[in-house]
Amino acid sequence: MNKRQIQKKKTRELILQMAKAEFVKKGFLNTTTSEIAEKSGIAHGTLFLHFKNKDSLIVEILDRELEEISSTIQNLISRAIDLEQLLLQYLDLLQKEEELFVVLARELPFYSEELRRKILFRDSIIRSHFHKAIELGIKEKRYRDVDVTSAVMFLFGTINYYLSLKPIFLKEGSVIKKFKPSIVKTFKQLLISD
Amino acid sequence: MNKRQIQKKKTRELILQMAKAEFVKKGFLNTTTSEIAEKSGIAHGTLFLHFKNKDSLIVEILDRELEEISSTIQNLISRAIDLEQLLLQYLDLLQKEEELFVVLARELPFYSEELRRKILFRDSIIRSHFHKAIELGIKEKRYRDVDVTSAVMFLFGTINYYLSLKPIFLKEGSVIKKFKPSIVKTFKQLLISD
DNA sequence: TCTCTCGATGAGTATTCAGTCACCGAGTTA
DNA sequence: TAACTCGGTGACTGAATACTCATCGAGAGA
Repeated sequence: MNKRQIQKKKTRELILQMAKAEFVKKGFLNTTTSEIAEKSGIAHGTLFLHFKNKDSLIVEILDRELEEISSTIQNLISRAIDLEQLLLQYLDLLQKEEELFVVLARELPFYSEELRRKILFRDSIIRSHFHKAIELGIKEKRYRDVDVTSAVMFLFGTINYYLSLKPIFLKEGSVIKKFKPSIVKTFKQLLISD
Repeated sequence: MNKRQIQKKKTRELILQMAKAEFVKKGFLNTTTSEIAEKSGIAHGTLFLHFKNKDSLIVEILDRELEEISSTIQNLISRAIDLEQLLLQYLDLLQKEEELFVVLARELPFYSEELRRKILFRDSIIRSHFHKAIELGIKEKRYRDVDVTSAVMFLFGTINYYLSLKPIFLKEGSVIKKFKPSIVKTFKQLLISD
């Protein structure tokens, strides 16, 4: 890589970093592309050399977070570690990106059909990893033979539920930390035999 | 009133009616003033003869709903009917406007500072009526001597809580109907003596 | 019936923003 | 060093949408 290529990559990374910071702080809809460019110390037009449009910015940011979550889960599945550990590790990953997900959850109804579809598709990928993990556990007789879809829906329903409550009830501290024990308990009751 | 004045009033009422229908259906932010004019069968500019701007439209719609709620509560206070009946009647009134309030609750963070202030100010008026009702009850020894502010905050906190859950958990049926019994029970425990 | 009033009209204005493009100049290559 | 490449620039465009104003014409009043 020569100087030019290094600079290009550096600029791209800087844009992603600044964009994410602004999205978390002010939301996706209330952040303009000009602001992101300004914060990144580049011209407005430069942003569109690196990203097709504003939507592809948030999609790439989301892809990076989900990539990390996905690879960790797949790692755990291949090592056949038990479900509780899988769940705890997933919650740890989620906690790191909690603020971004809260923004997405709040603004989702106002996004374009296209962007909403993309975000929900990426959400479903994570769910499918959980499906696989649970199916594997059932095959190996580690958990009860439950309706896998219901189990996954329960877990994600619970997470969405707590995220939605945050602005009203939880002024400080982490949402994830608050619900960890109860989710783990209910999830275990639902899935793990003995 | 001559023909002109009658027509003017009729047009104004029609705009308010159509605007509210659109706001409930598509949200305040996703409804354009052109659409409201079209649905009302008037020219775009005519809308601004009747209302200073788009914000004043939603403010007037809200004022009318709150006017009805306020007068009913004040009526009940003056007749010194017991608190449970007051609460039930309030919930009935609220239920009629539930859809509008759900829209406002969801979109509120995206409104202008100015509009948000106006809406929250109107909300506080309703709360003050409850304050009065509860203080009267305490003065007349009908309820226990509780912290009035806490009691009102509890009631409105509970309502906001259920409203926020609706999009996630309650696919059908009324939110208000769902939480009526538990709110009434807890509220009575908190306030009513014996 | 004639004149005037005023509610209605809709093309036009202002503003906000995402996205474009002709041009520049630093870095690369020969 | 000269020619070329390509990432960066920022004024500009286009679209969406709230809001305005010169003008019209139906109805009121003489």
